[in-house]
Amino acid sequence: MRSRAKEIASVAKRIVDDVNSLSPEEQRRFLEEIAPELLVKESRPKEFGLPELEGAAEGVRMRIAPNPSGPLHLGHSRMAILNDEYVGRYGGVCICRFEDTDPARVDASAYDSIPEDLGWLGVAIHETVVQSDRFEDYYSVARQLLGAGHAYVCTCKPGDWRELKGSKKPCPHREAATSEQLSMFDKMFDGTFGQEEAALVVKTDLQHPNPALRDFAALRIDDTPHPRTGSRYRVYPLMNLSVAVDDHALSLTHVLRGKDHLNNTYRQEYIFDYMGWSKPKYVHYGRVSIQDAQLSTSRMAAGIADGRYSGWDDPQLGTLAALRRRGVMPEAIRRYWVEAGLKEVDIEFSWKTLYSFNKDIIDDSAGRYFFVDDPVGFLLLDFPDMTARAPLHPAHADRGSRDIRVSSGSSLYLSGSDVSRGERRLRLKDLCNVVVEGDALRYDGNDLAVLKEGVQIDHWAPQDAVPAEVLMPDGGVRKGLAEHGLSSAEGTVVQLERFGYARVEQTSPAIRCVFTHR
RNA sequence: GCUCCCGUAGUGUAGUCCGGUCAAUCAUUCCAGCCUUUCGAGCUGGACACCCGGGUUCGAAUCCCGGCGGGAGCACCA
Repeated sequence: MRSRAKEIASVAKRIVDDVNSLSPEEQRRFLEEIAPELLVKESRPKEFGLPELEGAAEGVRMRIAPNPSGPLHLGHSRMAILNDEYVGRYGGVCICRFEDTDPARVDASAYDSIPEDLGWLGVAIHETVVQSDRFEDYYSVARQLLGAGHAYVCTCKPGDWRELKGSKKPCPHREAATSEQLSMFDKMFDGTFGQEEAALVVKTDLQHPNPALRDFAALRIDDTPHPRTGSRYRVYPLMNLSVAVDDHALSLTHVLRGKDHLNNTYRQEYIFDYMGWSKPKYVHYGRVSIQDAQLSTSRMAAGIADGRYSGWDDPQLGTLAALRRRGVMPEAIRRYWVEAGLKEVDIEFSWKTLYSFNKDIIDDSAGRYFFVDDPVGFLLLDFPDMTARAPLHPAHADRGSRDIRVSSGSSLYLSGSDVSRGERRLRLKDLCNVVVEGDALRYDGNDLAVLKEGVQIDHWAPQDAVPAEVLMPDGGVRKGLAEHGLSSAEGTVVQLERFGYARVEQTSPAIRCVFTHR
């Protein structure tokens, strides 16, 4: 219909003109006769969260299809979460399918790290399939396509073949007889051809106006040893063959994928049609651009190799391992992607929004501690012996307090950035008021009314504070002093007051935290 | 060059299919006020959007046409 829009428009205009020549009353009367249901306006219930999936009422079978070339990162988490959300909503099965059909792009450790990452995300995997176990299935379908005249073995140079395609011309092998095709196909396996000397190509329509949809390669020869199958196989499927075969074999009902795969979907549909298979429903969502994050597997690997990054969980990286290490909760990531939905528009990722969601989750359980960055020591003058009773959490008095003893003649530390403000009077949080006298602090009572006069509150660290460092997402390290109590918070996410949230990763021999966000 | 997809506040989203209840939702962000102990916390309030131009209509975010803008694909990667 779309291609005949102009015709339709003129027909429609004629009809509309007819209808518009009637008065509103006549129109209504006429409509009551032919289609009274249209007079009743449907009320549309307001939808929350993800939109419904068409045809999902009976349950769904969906898949997450990672390429095992490295650990999962923030970008990958979107499809994992969305699939999991739908499987959870409608009931059904979520399959993890490793798409390892390019031997050069397989990192064996990813077969373990990806399920770990998915587990941490809270994504339930019911079945696992590895494509490199399934070569014979791909060969079998390829042979059927060949036998039915829907494919050919092409021995052109790839560039030549591409050029012919571009000008809508068949290559010399396209129309060869089926028997010849099948014997050429056998030769792909027996060593007759080297890499790029022969490929199986699926026929579509060489006259297709969309150049991306004219004949596509489906099987190729590659002598790179595969981490799982070694050199047992040298004929590898390209994604459009293996994905189509497996989506059918796994009886998927719905496929969620990025819209960069839109043309691949169309290509795969040719295979479904040729084989007489019924297709899953496809949903294409837009691209996400994630600023300020290193997500390129190859660049991350290079950075790890040259020491710029400490590993896949370096806080500078956008991997799930790094986010986990920093104290970002999987629930925050889930909420983010659910709110982003799966529209076809391209979107820009917002760290601020993710951090805000994460804060909602961690704030209630995060114990409060003093951490003084870039510490500057001050002598205490005229201090009575006193004990700061700083609440572990201001909203939960029942969790108790950090009791820190301070006495005259001892010293304490303020953060360099606070000192540089040059205030004369300060309130030490949860302790008392002071007057700054050079490199000393003189006790100035404990009346909270000074806050009304605009006196600032600073956090501090006592004389017996312990060294601590915080690894920052920009690769920096903030060194400072923390109150003793932080040593007992290992493994938890805390709020370093006025500094930000951080995960306490290690407390011995020294305290090391990884910064979460402000 | 060819093909396809998509344009609602800074960001994400609801509404678009089926025109009116939309001077447009919610979240985040930003700003202000409140709060006698942190906060970037909480509460209250505020700011900011229908890409542009025509058309149809009593009425257009919504339908039509034309622009403009953004993205993707045209791999023997996925």
